[in-house]
Amino acid sequence: MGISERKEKQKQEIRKMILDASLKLFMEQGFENVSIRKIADLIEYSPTTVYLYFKDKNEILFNLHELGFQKMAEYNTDLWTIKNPLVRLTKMGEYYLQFGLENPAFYELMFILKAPMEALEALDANCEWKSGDQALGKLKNTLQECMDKNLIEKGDVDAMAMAIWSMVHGMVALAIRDRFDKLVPRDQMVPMMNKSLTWLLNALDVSGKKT
Amino acid sequence: MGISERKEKQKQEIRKMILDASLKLFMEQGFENVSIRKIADLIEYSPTTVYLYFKDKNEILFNLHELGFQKMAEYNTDLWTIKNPLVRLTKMGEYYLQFGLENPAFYELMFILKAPMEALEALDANCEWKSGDQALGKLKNTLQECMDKNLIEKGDVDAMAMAIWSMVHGMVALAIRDRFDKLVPRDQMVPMMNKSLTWLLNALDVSGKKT
DNA sequence: AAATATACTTAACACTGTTAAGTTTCCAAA
DNA sequence: TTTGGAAACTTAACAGTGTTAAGTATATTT
Repeated sequence: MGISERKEKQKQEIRKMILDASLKLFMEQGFENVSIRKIADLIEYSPTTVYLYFKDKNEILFNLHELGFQKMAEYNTDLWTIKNPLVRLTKMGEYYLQFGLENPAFYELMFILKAPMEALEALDANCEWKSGDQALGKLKNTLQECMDKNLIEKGDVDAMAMAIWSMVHGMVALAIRDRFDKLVPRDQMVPMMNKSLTWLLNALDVSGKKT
Repeated sequence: MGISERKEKQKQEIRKMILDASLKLFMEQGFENVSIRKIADLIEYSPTTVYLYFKDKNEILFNLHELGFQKMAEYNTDLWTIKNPLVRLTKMGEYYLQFGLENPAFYELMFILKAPMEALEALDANCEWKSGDQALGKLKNTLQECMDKNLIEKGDVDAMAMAIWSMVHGMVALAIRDRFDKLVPRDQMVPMMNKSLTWLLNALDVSGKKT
């Protein structure tokens, strides 16, 4: 069965070509300029061929969204060398903001656009959002560690994780959708965002307070 | 000059017709299904006529976005009867979440989509985002009041406002873009969000703590 | 009544995602 | 080796999008 094996390999190669082309367009011209026809042009196939390898455009965007999570992980490589969980929490937030602002196109795909989630629903019946779930898990673990070491007040980890994630997401989302432009000058935005983050985490920190 | 006055009035009437039709489509079928042709069909004019009253689609969306802020204000009518600024702050957050979840289409227009901000940039050279600025101003005032009455620790009001707005925005945005679906059951989402909000505001509250 | 300004429409351009139907290519069995 | 059929790929089209140039009525002014 060496022959059907090679065929399968070739199929995967074209699949990769499509994704590579999509990624190229995506990086160069942003998400809104990735069209099936442009992808097809780039790999020199007809537009309909793309549909032999992907159900629809959403499925392609879902794959790019996964690449985004990989890229995000690169920002966090040195995170787990930090022993103090509260310091780590701060860095997690800072890296999140940095990733979002430096890769707005990826960020949109990962956390703003509906398309990848629609693909997920169509793809998977049980509908696990593995990437997002995993990332949130790390936040929860760090929070739990903070609580265990009495660095922050004890409470519902899920609610806390939701609050913190929402805050950093909110900042990135409002920033890249131009809602801060009219309120904060561009060059003061990142420092401001970090200040907000520090303020929140300071309010949580009970290690230096006499309760 | 009674004649040109009447003409002006008629012009404004058709402008209103377009906006009414847009709003109707928008409410019934969501933002993504508002197209120039559908608007034109509804008011029984040709699509190009719409362009005699609005520069482009973004300008129409910008007007709907303004209507969104009006609707949001309706949620906050009883807000200023609350004397305790910290309690008011909590209610502000709760109303914000409620508005966002009950009016996702408006919310997208106001805080997620790029289109209205692009219209703003094209419309106005100085580019003030009046609606957003005003809403944020109320948050800042309440925060300042909290600080003045020693209910929360003193600090940079701008950074604090940014943090809180970002958090509630983050929650609404992640919720309506289906990022919470896989992590929190739909029926537990609102309570969870309120819990997160309360947790944050509790962490801020220093009135009951011995510093 | 003729000239002009206003209001509106037709037709088109250049796109979009997607699909039905047709063609070419390639591999396996007769 | 020829034939049958599956697999890979393309052409053409559908139905839609925002937007604009050019043309046509309508109404006002000269």
